[in-house]
Amino acid sequence: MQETQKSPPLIERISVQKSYDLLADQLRDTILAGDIDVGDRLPSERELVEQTGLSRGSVREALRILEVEGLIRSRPGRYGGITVTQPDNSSMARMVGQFVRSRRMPLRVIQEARETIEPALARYAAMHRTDEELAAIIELNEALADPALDRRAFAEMNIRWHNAVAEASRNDLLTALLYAMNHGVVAATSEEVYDSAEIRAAVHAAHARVIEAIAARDGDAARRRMERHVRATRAHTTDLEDSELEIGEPDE
Amino acid sequence: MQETQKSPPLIERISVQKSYDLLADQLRDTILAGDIDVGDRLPSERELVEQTGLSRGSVREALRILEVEGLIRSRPGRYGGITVTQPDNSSMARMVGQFVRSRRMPLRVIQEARETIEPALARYAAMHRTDEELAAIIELNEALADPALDRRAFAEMNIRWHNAVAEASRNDLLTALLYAMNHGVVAATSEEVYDSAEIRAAVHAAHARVIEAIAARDGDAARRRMERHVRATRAHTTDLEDSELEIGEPDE
DNA sequence: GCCTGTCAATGGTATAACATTTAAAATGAC
DNA sequence: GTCATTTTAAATGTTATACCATTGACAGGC
Repeated sequence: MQETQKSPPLIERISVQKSYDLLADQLRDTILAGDIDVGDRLPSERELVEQTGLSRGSVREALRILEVEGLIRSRPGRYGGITVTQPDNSSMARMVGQFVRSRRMPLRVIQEARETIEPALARYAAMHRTDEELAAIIELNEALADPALDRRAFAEMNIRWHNAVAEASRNDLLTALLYAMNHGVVAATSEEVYDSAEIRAAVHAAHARVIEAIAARDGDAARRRMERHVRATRAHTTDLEDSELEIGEPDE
Repeated sequence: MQETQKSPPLIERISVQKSYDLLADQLRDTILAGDIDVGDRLPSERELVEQTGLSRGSVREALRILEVEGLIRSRPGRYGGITVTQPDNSSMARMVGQFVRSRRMPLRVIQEARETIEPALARYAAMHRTDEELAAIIELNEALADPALDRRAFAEMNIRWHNAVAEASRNDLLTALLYAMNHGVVAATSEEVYDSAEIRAAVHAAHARVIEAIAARDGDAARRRMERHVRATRAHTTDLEDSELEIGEPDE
């Protein structure tokens, strides 16, 4: 049992880089370095074949990787080709959604994440908002109070209000994460069994209190009030579950 | 200017699904539905060719998609093949990192996200921790106080402490997001120009205060103290920058 | 002016062959 | 018998070639 020291670290682990990985890395670096602007075209597949000496199959596999990562988009046809894009919120949402699904995370986890992120967004919105953004937030909350809205329209308007607050936070990362919580993960809330005049009034009033704090640039108050609001919402959604959670495709 | 009503919505937009996308969707659904356990093997490429009627190239492109998504892994060789995997923290970190890089987000955004997530993790750790987890957290903080540690070792031990707190939170999603902030995004903090006995003592003491709250299962106190701690750290790192931020590969 | 078809470049797909990698299994030295 | 070595089979990795499908500009007919 002596001298059983697993592996003498004489030479390092050699990892054989696959050719399509190498090309993907190279292209990714080029794009992320900013050498190519968003919207610009990359060389065509056949040109890349020439330039790299690889086969078209390998080139295409590399391109597929970058496409999943949200960095490029391929379109057929003359004047089509490969264009550079920016990963958007929905690509982030897809990733988070799969992460959650594949690990069978309980709904509690997503709810906690939402309760973490949303108040922070309100706080930063209070700190960074412009007058225009404040006006937009107020207007959306007023639209929310329209009793003519059906349940679906009310839910959508509600989401738009929350998104507007997120926008005003000037933090695109947290905004994207919130988006991921809402879209990539649960469709449950949109079903929202509860819908009554009382609840709508309560939501509108809660929003109004948050708005007040945002208007006053009082970050701490905005956070506190948003936190209370989001937690209140949970009371409705977490009655049933504790179960695994169902996923809805982003309706997009 | 009459009759310019853009498009009579007579028939819907037709989108041609590419074959590799279809196959990727199908396989993804199968995996996420749990029909195949993690570690199990998928049919080999050639078997998939047979079963689907597609070419091997298309099958491989589909597999490449799932590989980027972290759902499978391909290995060559007999008894190799395609095995089902779970997306891990680092795959999430990669995605977040690219999101941040490609949008040229300022360092402020990441710092804000960290300051949002970390206190929440402390709070949930206080609520959900077991005694074993608490003991581990305490032990790591004591190890941190060893003056024999060089700068690098200290930094690593520090990260391990924060990770231990995250683990105890029982929220794998927020934990993964914190991991993404630390690894996928900035290598800057690891450089940490500041390192003195005073700072180390301050860090140790701040950790101790958080631990106290976690031990007492006082979620609000844990959050508050962790928030103060993380903000204090920022004071050091945000002196220089305001610039775009540099990215470091996760050192694995 | 507005249809309508032609055209050329591009991505999408199929096929066939060869190269490389991997670990089990067979072989051989002692 | 046991250990080291070689063989081998099955899987992914890679290349080459050909053809199909899609798209948007452009020119010509009415």
